[in-house]
Formats: sequence, C-alpha cells, structure tokens
Amino acid sequence: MKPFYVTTPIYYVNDRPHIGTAYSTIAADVLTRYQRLRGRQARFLTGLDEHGLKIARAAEAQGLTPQEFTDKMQLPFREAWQTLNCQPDDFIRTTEPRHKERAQALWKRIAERGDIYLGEYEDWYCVGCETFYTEKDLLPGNICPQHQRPVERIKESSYFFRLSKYTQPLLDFYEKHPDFVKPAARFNEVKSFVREGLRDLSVSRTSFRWGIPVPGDPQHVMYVWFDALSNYLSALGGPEEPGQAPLFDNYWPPSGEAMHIVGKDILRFHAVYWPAFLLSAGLEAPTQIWAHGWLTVNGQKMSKSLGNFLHPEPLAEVFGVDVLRYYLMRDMAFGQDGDFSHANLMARLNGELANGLGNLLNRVLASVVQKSFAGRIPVPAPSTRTSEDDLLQSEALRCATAAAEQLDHVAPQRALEAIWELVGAANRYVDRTEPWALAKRGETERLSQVVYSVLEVVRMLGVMISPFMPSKAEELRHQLGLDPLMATVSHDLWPSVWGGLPGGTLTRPGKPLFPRLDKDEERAALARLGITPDATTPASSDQQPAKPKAEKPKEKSKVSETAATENDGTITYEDFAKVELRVAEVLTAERVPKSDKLLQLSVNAGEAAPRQIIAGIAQHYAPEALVGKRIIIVANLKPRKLMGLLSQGMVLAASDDQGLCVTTVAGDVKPGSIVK
RNA sequence: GCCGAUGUAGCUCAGCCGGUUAGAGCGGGCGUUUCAUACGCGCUAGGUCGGAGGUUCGAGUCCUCCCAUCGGCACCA
Repeated sequence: MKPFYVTTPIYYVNDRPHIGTAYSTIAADVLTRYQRLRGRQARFLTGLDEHGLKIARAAEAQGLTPQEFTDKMQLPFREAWQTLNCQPDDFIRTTEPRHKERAQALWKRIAERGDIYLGEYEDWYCVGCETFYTEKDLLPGNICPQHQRPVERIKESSYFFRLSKYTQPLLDFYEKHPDFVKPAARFNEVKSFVREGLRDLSVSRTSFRWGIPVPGDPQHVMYVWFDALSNYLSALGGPEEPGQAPLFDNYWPPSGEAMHIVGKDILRFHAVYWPAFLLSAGLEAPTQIWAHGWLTVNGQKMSKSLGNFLHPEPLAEVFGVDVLRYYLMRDMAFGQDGDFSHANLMARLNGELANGLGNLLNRVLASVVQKSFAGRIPVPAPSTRTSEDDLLQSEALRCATAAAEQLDHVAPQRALEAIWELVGAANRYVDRTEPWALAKRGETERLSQVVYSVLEVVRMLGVMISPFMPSKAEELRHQLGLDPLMATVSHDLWPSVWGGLPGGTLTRPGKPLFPRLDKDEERAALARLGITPDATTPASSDQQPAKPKAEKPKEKSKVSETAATENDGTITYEDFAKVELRVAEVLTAERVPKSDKLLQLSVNAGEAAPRQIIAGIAQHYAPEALVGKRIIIVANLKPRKLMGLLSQGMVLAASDDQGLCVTTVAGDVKPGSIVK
C-alpha cells in the first residue's frame, strides 16, 4: 500500500479559524488516523498562507512588520487544531525559508521549460494604495475601497505562466484519471471550464513586496496561487531530485498517494492550475482532490456582514471535542453543502452517542460485569455460544468491513452510519439475551458468553470510532481495561476477526462515556454559546427562512408584466430614433443574484404600476444609492428578459474611461414626464 | 441565458443495470423490558416517489417538455 499524504488548504492567516476550516482540518485528521489504524504510512499537512498585500496592510495597521504580524496570527490556528485534537505531522507557513526556497525551485523548473514569460498585466490601479484591484473588489463607481478615490486603468509588468498551452494536456490528464476530482459533479465543472479554453495566468506582481521574490528578478514577487499551491510540495522538501528529499520521494506520487482536501471555492486552483504547474515542471499531479461544500449555521449563511462566523473552540468546550468531531463527520455528507445545527448536534449526542453507544458500554460494564464477574471480563466456553452470538459476530464483521469501505472512499458520514448499525445490533443482542435474567437464574456460563460478546463488540466499536473520537475511544478502552491503541505501520488494527478482547482483564468502569443533556442542560449549553433555542434549526423544523428572498422578485415581475401589456408602441433597438424618454423615480433597487453587473430596479414612470428595469450598472452604483433618484429611461424599448428577469426599458447613462453616471434631471420634475 | 445536479414519508436521506405489497435513521403515536445515562427493544406512520406527456407486458428507476431549488459558466439594456 502506497504511503498516504493528505493536506488541508493553507488557511489565510488574516482570518481566524471557524467551523468551516475546522471541518476540513478534522476531516483530514480523521482520514489520517484511519489510514494509520490500517497500518498505512500516513502524513497530514496543514498550514498557513501568509503572504500578500492584505497581510502587509493589516500588519502596518497594527504597527508590526508583516513577519511579526503573521507570527502572532498563526497562534490561534495552532491552538485551534490542538484543541480539536487534530494532529498534523507538519504545519507549514509560506513565510518559512524552507517554503520560499522550494517555491523558487518549482518556479525555476517551470521557467526552464519555457512556460514562464514576461508580459504585462492590466487592471484597475489605485495610486494611493499602489495596488491593483479587480473590478469585483472596487466600490461602485470604480472607487478604491481603501482610499475612497477613483482608480485608474494601468498596466504593470508581470510574469505569466503558459496555462493556455496546457488546455489539452489537462483534458487528457482528466481523461486518464476519472477520479481526480471528487465529487464527480465538481469534476464536470472543472472539465467544462477547461474545455472552454484557458488563458495564460499572471503569476507575479511588482506592486507589493510581501511575497516570495521571483528567481532572477527580485522586482517581482510570486503571485498568491503559485506561492500557495507549492506548499504541498515544499512541506515535503520538494520539488527535488531523487534521493535529496526523503519525504517528497516517499509521499508524493508516484510512490505515494496525495490527496488535497479543499473547499469548493478554491477547487479551480487545485484542479486546473496546480496540475498544470506540475505537468510543466515534469512532476506528478496529486492523486485526488476532494472539494467539500460550505457549511451554513442553523440554516443561515456565514458571512462577515451577519457576523455569525461560528468558531469551533466554544463548541468544543461546551459539548466536548469528540462530540463536535463526531457531529461534523456524521451530519455532513462529505463533498456536499451542509448545515451546522446546534439542535441536530444535541440530538445526535443524546440519541447516538449517549443512548446508543455510551449506554451500551455502561449497561453491561457497570452492572453485570461487576456483580457477576468481580469486574473481570469473563472467559466464555465455546459451548455456550448460540445463534445470537453468531448473528452478532457476523453483524460486527459486516459493519466493520462496510465502515472501512466507506472510509476508503472518503465517506465518513456513511462509515459512521455503518458503525452505528453495529451499535444497534449490540443493543438488540443485549435485549434478546437478557444478561440480567441470566444472572438472576445463576446461568453464569451462558452469561459469560453474553457479556463477552457484547464487550467484544464494544471493543471493536472503540477501534472504529477512534479516528473520529480519539479521546473517547481511549476512554472506552480504559474502561474495558485495555491499553491505548498504538497504530504501527504494516499492522492493520481494524476489526476483522472475532475475539480480540482478552478474557480475564480487569475492567475499570467509570463515568458515562457521553453524558446525556436533559432539556435544562441543553438550554444552558445554548446559553453558554449565546444562542437562543429558537435560533437553532431542529431536524424536524420546516420553517426555514430562505423563502422570502426568492419570492420577492417573482411578485415584482408579475406586477410589471401586466404593466407591459398595457404599454403599447414598443420599439426595437434599431428604431432607437423613435425613442420615448421619460423621467422615472427609482423606488427600489437590488442586485440581481448571481450577476456581477445587473441591478434590478423598480421605477415609477408615472404609470399605474411601477415598472421593472434591469440595468447593467451594478459595478458603478450601490443599489441604495439609486433609490429616490430621478433618472431618465427609455420607456418604449421592447421588453427583454435578462437572466430570467423582464426588463422594461433602459436606464440612460453616460460613461467614459473613468466610469459611468446615470442621467438625471437637474430640477424637480414629476415622474413620468416626457423628456425631449 | 448556456451547462450540470437535485426534487422520494413531518425532517435528513437510501433506492445499482426498469420488475413482486417504495425503504432507513430521527421526530410523532402505541406497546414493552428494567441491566443501563428515564436509557433499551418491538410495532406504527398509509408518502399523487416535483408536474404533464411518452417508451414498455411493467417506471422513483429510461425519453421529452414544464416547474422549483442549488451549483458552474457567461453577462448584455
């Protein structure tokens, strides 16, 4: 079996860890622990992205050097992973010398292939910031977000990577590696993106200094993705010639299997740019890229404006680290979007962990074993086995196999499902065999068998949950009187044979493994997190507040559609000379979802009903800034649908290379007035 | 607008290559045990399988169209 190498994204050091970053890090940790358990060599990398202008700025704002700043900002990440019991083998920071050096080595390799050339990069530039901005980053009206001043269109010298050259090679590569990107639907998106053709990629900047100097041209620093992506290699000491970097030789393909866990937002960089860089450098691409989805919180999107970023530490403190890990792995389908719901977490804690597994251990260990066997695990006689034991045993092995299969396919939620089938089977077994009745009747021989069977299953469960809940797994083993699990290479510990539990072992019954939360405790837990109970989304709730958003535009278009039928004399664009211009007052304005440029306006043009106009000015005007304005519209333009929304008319605007201004009237004129 | 995915019991979801009475978990209801963390176990819920056509002896399961939701791309008034 090839060594296993798993990575999380390197997180942007400017932020703090939140439930989303915790999710990918925990997933990587679970996979690593699982592979080790199976006797496979495994390495887990996480780290931080510490370069870029934003960092330099933030540092400056605090009166620190960028290095001092990132040295400080890295701590919450290290602490968070420690708190969450995630144990990466390496933690790379892009500001480390080892990274800079290897990133430059990768650059050189690619440059030697002739795939990097000097060109010009053009974008919006703010003199005040000495920075380029993409149109998306600008405030309406092409205003610099920092200085509130207009930006200029400017070119700077930049190195480019010949990405265009790799369009076909990438498509060929995808063809040969049908599992390169997971889930498959995401892979399709990647492919169709590449199929449309790739443009060369700007990979350096001269407008800021906080980055890795380009080899041979220190005026330039590497642009973020070149720098960032190379961390996966640099942390292994690569790229390097064979024999020079043992980790690289061992873990990177073809000798190892490398899996990148990424969020769906950065999939393109990993699935397109990264393999292209590697192809160019004559290196192997990673084995697989797993794009996981986004987490909402109690049905709501996490966003800066809502200020509802969920941080993992308080959750771990209130519910327990392992419970949080379990919940995240159990409730979210890996690769799909999921919802973090406090109510669901507590439901799973009580139902599956406390009542299901915790109580299973307790109901046998705390009573029967103590009373009938003086706290020792009994040694059953084979003759006392019945079909119930056969059934339980085969269930145990079946579930163990199923769970392993699911984990091999990176489906932690399904693996846990399979494991909990065994929890159910074990509880049923106890009910059917009634150990308490056997004890009463003094049938000690049979009781030995029953107790042993249950505890053997519990032992197996302890092994299987250990990647997910390492501490609880140890606690469970401790209560069974077993030593901590020690994973070693080439030694598969996953349950595959019955009877691993040594009879005669002195057990150590303790507190319930997973204390149950009663209603009051649930309320208290939520209170400690500053959450009101009705803010959570119980699994059974159907009152999700996602609807009004979708309904609004619908109502509007209905209204304006009727207005349209009354409005005859429509003309086409070619008949522009016949244009009918009117003054209209903007009643409402909002962005068209999923569109960068379109605004949906509702205007009063002096008619019975307001009309809807879709205007391509979103990059120049904030919706709020338009409300109340008297603008001039083309009132009799033939209605047309834009992104599914009916536009009845056109907003007149003047534009030059500095930006765009909607036309308005100088005086106070009634809406609907004709403009001549 | 183009491309893709999804739409199955109150909730979350399984249902492979079309085939007997459409499933699981949770929640709800009923019952039951008493070893256990008032835990467990059993039974139950009568869901137009988004809608309409079609192919077929037979369709959640294939085809067409429509609707809704979500993504990717595109962006024009």
